[in-house]
Amino acid sequence: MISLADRLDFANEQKWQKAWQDRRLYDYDPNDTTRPVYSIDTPPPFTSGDLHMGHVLSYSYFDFVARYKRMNGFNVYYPQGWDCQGFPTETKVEKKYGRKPPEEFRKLCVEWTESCILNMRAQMQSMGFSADWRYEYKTMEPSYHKKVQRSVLMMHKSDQIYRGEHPVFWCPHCRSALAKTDTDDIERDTQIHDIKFQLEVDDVKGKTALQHITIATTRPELMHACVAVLYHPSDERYKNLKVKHAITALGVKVPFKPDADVDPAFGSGVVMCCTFGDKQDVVWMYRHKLPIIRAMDDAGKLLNAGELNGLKVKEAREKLIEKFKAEGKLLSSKPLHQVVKVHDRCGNAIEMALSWQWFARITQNREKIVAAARSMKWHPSFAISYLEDWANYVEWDWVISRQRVFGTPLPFWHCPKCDKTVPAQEKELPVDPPHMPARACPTCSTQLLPETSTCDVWVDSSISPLVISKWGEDEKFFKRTYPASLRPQGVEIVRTWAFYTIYRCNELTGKPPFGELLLNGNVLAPDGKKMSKSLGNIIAPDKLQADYGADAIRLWAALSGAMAKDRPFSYQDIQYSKSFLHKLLNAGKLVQKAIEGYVPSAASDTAHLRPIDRYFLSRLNEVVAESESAWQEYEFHRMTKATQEYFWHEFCDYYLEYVKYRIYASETSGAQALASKRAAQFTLYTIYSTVLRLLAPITPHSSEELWQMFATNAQDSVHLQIYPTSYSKFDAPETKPAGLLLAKVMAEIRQQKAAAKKPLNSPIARLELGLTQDELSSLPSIEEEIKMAGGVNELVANKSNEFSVLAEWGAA
RNA sequence: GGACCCGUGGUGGAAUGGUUAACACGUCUGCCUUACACGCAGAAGACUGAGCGUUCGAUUCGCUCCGGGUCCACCA
Repeated sequence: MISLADRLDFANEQKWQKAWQDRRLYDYDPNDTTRPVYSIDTPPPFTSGDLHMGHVLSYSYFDFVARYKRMNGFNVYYPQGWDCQGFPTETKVEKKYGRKPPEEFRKLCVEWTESCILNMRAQMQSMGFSADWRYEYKTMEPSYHKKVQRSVLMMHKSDQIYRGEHPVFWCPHCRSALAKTDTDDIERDTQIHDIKFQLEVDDVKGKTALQHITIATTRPELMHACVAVLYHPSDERYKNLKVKHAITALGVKVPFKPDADVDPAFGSGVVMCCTFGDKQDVVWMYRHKLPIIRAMDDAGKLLNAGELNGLKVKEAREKLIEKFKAEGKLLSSKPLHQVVKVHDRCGNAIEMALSWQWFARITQNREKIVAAARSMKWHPSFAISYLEDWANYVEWDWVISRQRVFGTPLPFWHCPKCDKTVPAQEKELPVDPPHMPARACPTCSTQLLPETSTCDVWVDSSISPLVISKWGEDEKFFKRTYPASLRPQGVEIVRTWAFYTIYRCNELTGKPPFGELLLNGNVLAPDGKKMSKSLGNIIAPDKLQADYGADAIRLWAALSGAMAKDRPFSYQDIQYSKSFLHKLLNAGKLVQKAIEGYVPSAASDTAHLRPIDRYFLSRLNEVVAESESAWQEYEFHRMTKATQEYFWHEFCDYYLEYVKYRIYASETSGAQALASKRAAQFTLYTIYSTVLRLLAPITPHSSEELWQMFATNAQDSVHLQIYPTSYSKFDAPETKPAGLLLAKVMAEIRQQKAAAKKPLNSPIARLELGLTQDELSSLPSIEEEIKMAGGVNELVANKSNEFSVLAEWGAA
């Protein structure tokens, strides 16, 4: 007999993880054409160095699915990748090593990232996640760059990607473009100035008249870049006026237009639109197709501002205010509390600056993207609304270029003379234009300028379904694994990862990238707030694992309620999970002892099943059916809950007590008792082994450890078994009244023993039951259980309208 | 400000257009019953955020309000 572990602890989990790896249980077989393929486009986590609870939750979810599908006969393809590039890594590396030349810096970034991966991979493995590591990918690898660059070239060829001049967040201090994530919002006090403009209006006589108008601004120094004056379309003051144009305080004629984004209640209700004060100005610029005036240079010094050229913002503002005051154009100045964006690293205010960037055409593809998204199944269904809202809202195209070092180089050259863009050849990929020999323009032979920008990290990650399916590399592999069967991911990146992936993969292959999406929410701290370093409420998975084990954490994840909802981490829930596993182990010990030497033989054993056996098998069948429907909708908590309730509070609390007397029967007990024993053994065996299989995807280590009592050889594994399906032969609805009555009587017996402060095994001399006619007819089939499990010597039943149980203890 | 999600016993959280609204943790009372005291048996504890409406009937459907959360936007 194989002895079970004394405890289901960390050491056992590691033992099994190693065993599964050695036995290659997670291997996808690309040559197997008999089993259907199930491919999972797993999220590549950003290589920060540590997994957090959000990772643990979401990775548990799709590991459940992967294991479940394997047990259902699928050829599961479950690769795991890493999202390596981006600003946070650059920041960390720069902090550690200081500024370095680009090539050396890149090397340090790679080194740092590799060390992060080493740790995170070990964490994933220790959670029992069943990825096939032979297909691991890293977005910083040349092979990955090659695919990204190929996708970019193809989209450039189909005119989905273009180069254009566009305002971006710019730090004049660091002279660098920034992503929104590189910015912080700070509050500060400033002045808002009312300044006199003029309107040229057609009056009633058809003549042109001048009319004063007041605009309010906090940025008068940008007035030289003012390209329009805007008012709200319902503004009574202007909606019926025939305005030719507005004239700024600098005497420049600009259009006067209605726009719903103008707040009629703020300031003077009229706003000057400059290129550029803030993001709203950019929105207006595109919406009204306004010309662009470059307001300042890279260092934040004014341009195109006449006598103010070369001045810094602050100096220019002071000078201009003086000038307007002198000219009588400054009507008033009031204090204003405002929020401004600053660069998170240097703390300086950010400007919008015009620069040449690369873009992808998402605005003209809204409908197409939404249609592709709708062709997939979303769990839960409301999550698709995040994507639809975003698609409808997006104002301008996706800026895919970043001025960074640690990223995928954009594979382009540019001719300074004829303005031609020259893409790299597909056969030379991957390329790094700035570090390659000079090349000449095919049209004018001028030496081309290499593109120095890198790709936005979402450009990398938005082709993950193509990368894992060996797109453009292995057609056979691709056909089997693309589209991915499942895309699991966090709800917070629907607008980025899901959106960009659907857009790009659909453009590149003509096929939507996934069959189904499974959305998960975030894990909050026990206090209900977001986990954050500053609040000091972070729960580290490592620590949790040392205290509770991977299976308890996985069980907690499975029970963590509905999809795509945030939920606080709860120690009481994980404590329950741990207790359950303990129960599973102890019941396993009893079952193992009970079935010692038993060889299953359904035919002969089922013939001697007692009604109570059939009742519990029937209940098992109901649980299996519940599990089947729950898996269809990825409702892990429903499936797990049903199994746990049945196992603990029906099977353990009742059935095990009912059958103890039968399994204690020995050779001398007679043929009938032995037949009954074998029927009990059959039932114990069936129920317990089924529960282990039901739970195997959720608690792989514990299930495997306990499965060993049924193992026929050293290679046997619960994960190689077929997942339980309902078995109509076990249905026995006719046993239900007896099963319920027995539980009711036993509960009453226990209650009376408790009330009398007697141990549960204390004997009852005489038990008198008051039962209805229906109950009386069920009684004979369970009389034996009442007597044996209740310790009842003499059992008497009378007909009664009211259920009653009277226990007489007899002489002590 | 916009979109979406949520508001159920002390805590965390299921479920349902209709008899006493799961379950877990915690609390209280017993019980060391040869699998388990990380256990067993009991018990207490909820007018299901507030108000309207639909309905024979709502905690479940609709509206309004209050409160919480997430994402997005944010003010010239």
